[in-house]
Amino acid sequence: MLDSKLLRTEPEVVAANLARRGFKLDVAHLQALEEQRKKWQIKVDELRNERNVNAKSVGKAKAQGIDIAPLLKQVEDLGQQLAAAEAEFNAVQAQMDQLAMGLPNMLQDSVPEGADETHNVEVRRWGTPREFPYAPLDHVALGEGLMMLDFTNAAKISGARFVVLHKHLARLQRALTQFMLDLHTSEHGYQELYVPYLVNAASLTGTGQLPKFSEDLFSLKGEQDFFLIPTAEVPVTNMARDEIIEATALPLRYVAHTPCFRSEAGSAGRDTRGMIRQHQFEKVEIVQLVRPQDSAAAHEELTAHAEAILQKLELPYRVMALCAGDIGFGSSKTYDLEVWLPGQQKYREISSCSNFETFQARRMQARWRNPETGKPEPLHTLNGSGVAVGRALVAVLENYQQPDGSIEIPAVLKPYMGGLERIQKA
RNA sequence: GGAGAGGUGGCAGAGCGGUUGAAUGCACCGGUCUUGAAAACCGGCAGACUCUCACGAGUCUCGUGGGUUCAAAUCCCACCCUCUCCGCCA
Repeated sequence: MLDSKLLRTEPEVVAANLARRGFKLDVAHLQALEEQRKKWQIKVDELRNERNVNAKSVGKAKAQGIDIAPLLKQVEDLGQQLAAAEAEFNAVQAQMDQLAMGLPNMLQDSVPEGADETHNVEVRRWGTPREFPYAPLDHVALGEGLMMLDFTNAAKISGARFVVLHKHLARLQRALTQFMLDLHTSEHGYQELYVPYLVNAASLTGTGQLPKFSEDLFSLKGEQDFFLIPTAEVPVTNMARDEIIEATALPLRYVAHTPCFRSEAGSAGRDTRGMIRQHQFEKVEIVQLVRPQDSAAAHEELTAHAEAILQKLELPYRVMALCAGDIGFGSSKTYDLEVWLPGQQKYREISSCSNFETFQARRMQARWRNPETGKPEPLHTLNGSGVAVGRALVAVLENYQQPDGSIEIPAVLKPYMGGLERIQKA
């Protein structure tokens, strides 16, 4: 949610910024609505004031034993007037709210211009893709060759876009998860959390998935209003919802491993092969809650924390600054990490690191007490994948493949694999 | 699943339907005192919104949503959540 004051006082500035995303803000409509809202709010306030003043005088009169019948007669139709005015006000306010909740975040100046992903800018590159004297296999061929990557049973059990991992591959995924959590907690200063995987609508509204992107979510058909989390960002960031955090407690750094559930509505036909795009996948997420003045630096730092995972796994990657047209709804600036996949001969997204500034904080009333003003003010939230575990598994398979179809275990994972050196067909 | 208790400000905790947006304590901020600190004392201290250049004024919020009433933290209904006991269970 944007700062409502800014939206009201400088709608053109907001509109110009959002236009960079290709989002058209109808300033005239906004101002017309605002005018109506103000008009009715004043009317409602006046009527309520009249009612309150009257009720008080009734109380006084009664206390003094004066006949209150004439006073009551005076305000006979006040209730109706008030109800009518409130109905008008509520209708306009609802429209305003809907509009406000549908506005994406404003972009930082440093975000590159561009309409789509082809305009994303490469910021840096790490590692050198390995040279293969033969055509490297993709993770599907490798995993199925090992008899450890099983889409057949997954399809039977659930359907498309699910996977069953067997034996060493299942363990490799667990090893990756453990490694990531350990690195973030022991070297990057994050506090590990275990969180619910089912969340309520308020939490999803807080982080920005609702109301606009409900079709991307799985919701439960029970009596309770639950959704499956699309990312740990939702439960973790919402820890701060409706909280006022003391300045001395910031920054807060959280890391959590969760499965993530996405309906992938609208992505039919994309990445149908393999486990790049699944309905259910594992992810380690890092989240920071910081003072506004610290968020830009925290964003760089958080991105570096995600990069450290890939570096220690010795997986070549590049860092992309997403352009205005490709950046997510709630983000003010995003870096994507793209890992090299020899099977595709492409860099593919494995982490997305975003600074939401006050966008999520306003939606969820997550505040810090600014010592300079003494007032609660919205804090800044950031998050990044640190990193997507399923895709990391894919990257390890493809980058560490051997000519005989076996997979060498990355050095940092060996302790988590019980000393296993390589994965080969049993 | 059964029975009961309860949700009030940053925290704890009062609150006969009518000067209660809310006593009191703690925490916090400012001041007096002190070489400094502590203690003591004095003062301030919820949030959001609207009008106003400003001073200031008004509205809303006591879990959420409805209802009763001239008037609701207080009465009624529904829902959500927390706690205790019993049962069941990974």
